[in-house]
Amino acid sequence: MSKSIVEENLEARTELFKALGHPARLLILNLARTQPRHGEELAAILNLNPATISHHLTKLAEVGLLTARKDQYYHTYSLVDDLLQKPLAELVQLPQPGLPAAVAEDAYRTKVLKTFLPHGRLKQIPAQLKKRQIVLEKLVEEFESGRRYTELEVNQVLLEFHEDVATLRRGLIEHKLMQREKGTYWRNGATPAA
Amino acid sequence: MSKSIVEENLEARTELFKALGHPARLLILNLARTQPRHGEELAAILNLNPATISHHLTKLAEVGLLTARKDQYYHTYSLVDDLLQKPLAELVQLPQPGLPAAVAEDAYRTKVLKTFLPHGRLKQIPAQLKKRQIVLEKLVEEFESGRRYTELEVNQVLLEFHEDVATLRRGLIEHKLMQREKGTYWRNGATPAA
DNA sequence: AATTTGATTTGATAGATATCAAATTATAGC
DNA sequence: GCTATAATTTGATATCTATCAAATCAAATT
Repeated sequence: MSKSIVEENLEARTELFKALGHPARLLILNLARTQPRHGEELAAILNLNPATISHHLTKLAEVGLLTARKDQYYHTYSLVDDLLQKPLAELVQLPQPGLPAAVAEDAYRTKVLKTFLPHGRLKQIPAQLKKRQIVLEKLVEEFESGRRYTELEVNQVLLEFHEDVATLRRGLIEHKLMQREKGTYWRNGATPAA
Repeated sequence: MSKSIVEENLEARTELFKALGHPARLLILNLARTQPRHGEELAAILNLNPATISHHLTKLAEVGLLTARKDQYYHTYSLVDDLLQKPLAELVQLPQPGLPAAVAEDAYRTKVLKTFLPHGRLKQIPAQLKKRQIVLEKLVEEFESGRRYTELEVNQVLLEFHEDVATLRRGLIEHKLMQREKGTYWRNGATPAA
């Protein structure tokens, strides 16, 4: 019924690791490993105020590393092995749609395009590879797949974006976005008939 | 040369989990999983200031979850699989002498004994099981192993600690610290000759 | 050399967390 | 019922951490 933590979201995982990120709590887990423990005992061992111990125990129980059981006066806390068996990677790795890779890429792409193509016109040809790649990928979309273009036609399209059409044209070839043969050009991917 | 984190101390483990206990850093690790990333890119994706990203990347690198590599303008960070393969339990569990179990027990025992046996005399017989156990374990040390005692002898020893010798005597039997047969008593463990 | 770009460092500040004392609650023994 | 004991909750406070702006650094392009 209760969802396993590995199915849950970013926040739940963050809380799990935050719970583990305190020396007193790591010691508590180690003490609970040999036998169930109660608060007063832990307070004496770790030399901490019972209120503080209670605070730590609550956090550890919230994320499912401990369970509490009532016993006489005492609340006895024992280790829950569930999470502890899992490899760290499994706890770190977010579920597929938790962070859509495509969307993530987009954030950076968008920023680059906004910088260099703010209003449909190329302000400057990026000097850096990664950025030039992104801009050229955008420009190549202006060409139809599976169709041949003369150099003049290519220039006309590119002129819409920047005056230095020669550099752009060369860029499209170098970045393997278009191909050239005998003075005609076409988008990489579907090779058009001669 | 560099010690694996599982060989290291409490503080190192705390830092590891603290590094994991932040949503931005978990996202960074997930992004680095598919491909190495650089700061500017992450800043755009996570919508955070480059200085903040740098801060997070430093923490992740410090605990060995990421490595940095220079590449053109960029510092590219990639995932280190080492720690991620380990089960959580292995990272939580402290090395044997990290927390001597005996010493740990002692802290609580000492506190209880200090309360009930402050100056070698039993102020009160503890009502609670756990505490009565601890006190009686202390008292039974007054008896030699492998020797029989008459009830009178037992009473004489116990009288040093508290006037209600009958309750103490019964306690020692109930808590399985001593045994009785035909009016003679002996410490549990080594059964003396009849 | 001067400029650009990404990364880091340095303060400064807001926000989160740990800690304890005191008050409150829950349970067991008298 | 009252008392004693362990646990928890509630403030209050001190410490730690995340965040960003500004300054600095390092690498690469002009």
